[in-house]
Amino acid sequence: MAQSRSRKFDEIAGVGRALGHPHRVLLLELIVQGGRPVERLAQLASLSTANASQHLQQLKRAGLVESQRSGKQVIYRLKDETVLHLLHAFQNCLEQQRVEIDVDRKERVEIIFREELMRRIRNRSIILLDVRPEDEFAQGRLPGAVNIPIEQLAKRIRELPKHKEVIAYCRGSYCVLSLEAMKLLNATGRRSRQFVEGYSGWRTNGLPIEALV
Amino acid sequence: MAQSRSRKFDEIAGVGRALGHPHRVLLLELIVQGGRPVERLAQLASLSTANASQHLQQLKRAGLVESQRSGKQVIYRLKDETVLHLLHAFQNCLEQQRVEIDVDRKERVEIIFREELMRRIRNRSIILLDVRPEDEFAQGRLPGAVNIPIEQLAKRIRELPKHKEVIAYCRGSYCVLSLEAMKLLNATGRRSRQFVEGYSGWRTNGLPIEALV
DNA sequence: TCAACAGTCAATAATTCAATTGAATAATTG
DNA sequence: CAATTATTCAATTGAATTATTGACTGTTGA
Repeated sequence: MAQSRSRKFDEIAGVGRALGHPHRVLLLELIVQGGRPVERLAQLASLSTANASQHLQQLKRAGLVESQRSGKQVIYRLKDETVLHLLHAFQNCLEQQRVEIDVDRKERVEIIFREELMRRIRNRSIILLDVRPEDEFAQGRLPGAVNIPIEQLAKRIRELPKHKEVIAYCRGSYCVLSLEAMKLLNATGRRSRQFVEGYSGWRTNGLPIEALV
Repeated sequence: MAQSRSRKFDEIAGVGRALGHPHRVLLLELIVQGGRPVERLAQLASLSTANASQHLQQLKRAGLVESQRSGKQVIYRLKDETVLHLLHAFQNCLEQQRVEIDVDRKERVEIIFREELMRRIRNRSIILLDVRPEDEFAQGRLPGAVNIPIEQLAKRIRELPKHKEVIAYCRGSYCVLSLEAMKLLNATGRRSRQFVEGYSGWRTNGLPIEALV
């Protein structure tokens, strides 16, 4: 019994350790956006392929991701939904820690909550703007979202109607792309709010997504 | 911006790393049962005081616990409720991983779900049995629970009425004390079920507890 | 079949971490 | 104020992790 207890602690510690290196957290967050081959993940994380491969294998050993060969590539994807919840729990923990510091950020931009957003997606009474890179958008997105990656937004902002409210989102609450977008939108006189939880928060809540085209 | 993203990953990794050693996970689980001074925690975890102190400081640095001097002792307690959620997320993750292996355990004992348990606590139509050690019971327990630590249960089982259903619980889903209890209860012909989530699951859901006497 | 490509493996050197020891600090007691 | 108790700090040792390198395995397509 004592043995079985301590095995539990070892197992939890094993998962903790897997999340105990920033590169692995980053890789995991990238995988949340959609399964991808090692080389692409390495690129996105600015790691050598070998290094990324090894980190990915650690995530796999911890049971957080799984891999599957497809042609000459190996695709890594999330093992299951509980991993999303785990990541979310980490983020909540950290957010709690900086309630005061966050006042800046939280109070300066207007935000929209999930319930209202769901209603207004159905109504089509808003423009839903996804500012993540194209490939992440292609992997999956909120229903009806339009994609203008943040680097292109300044140039392409005229594509967005001036008198409809814009809701911007990006990867999730840890991601600041949509905050950048808010600045641009507000600067052009558009009414805009941020959906803080982003793509990963949407998925975490089991809500429907669109993928491919 | 890239900088701010990577700080997020560092922070998450910092928390992950704090949970990356079995002793720290154990200490944290002990603290969930109630705040305690260093020496007691060290004892319970079978660590030297100095070693426990250092692990506790790491948990503190990661923002998972806080400490407060009280006389000549220093009491460590959980920082906030989000830490409970985090621990819970870890456990869910691991449970998911061994759905097949768990079939044994899950299907052999009868369980009761939170909603029914809440109703029947109000009704007083069950005996709610807490089999954790006395000190943990004293720190906090489900409303109306009676405490018979597992080591004493065989001797004291006659204290429990024979014709009322007994619900046994212990620390949480990772803890097997209540499974031991079920065996004893069933062996004496008592009808019994297990409340799997236990004390920590109850707290995680923000439900009311009793403390002290 | 052979070259190329995508990923993994094995060996290494640098860094970081864990547990132990004994000394230092802080609050309490006589 | 000295002695005691509870905790922390600092220094050491041995063990574990990390990133890098280059060799190695499969898979595809010429």
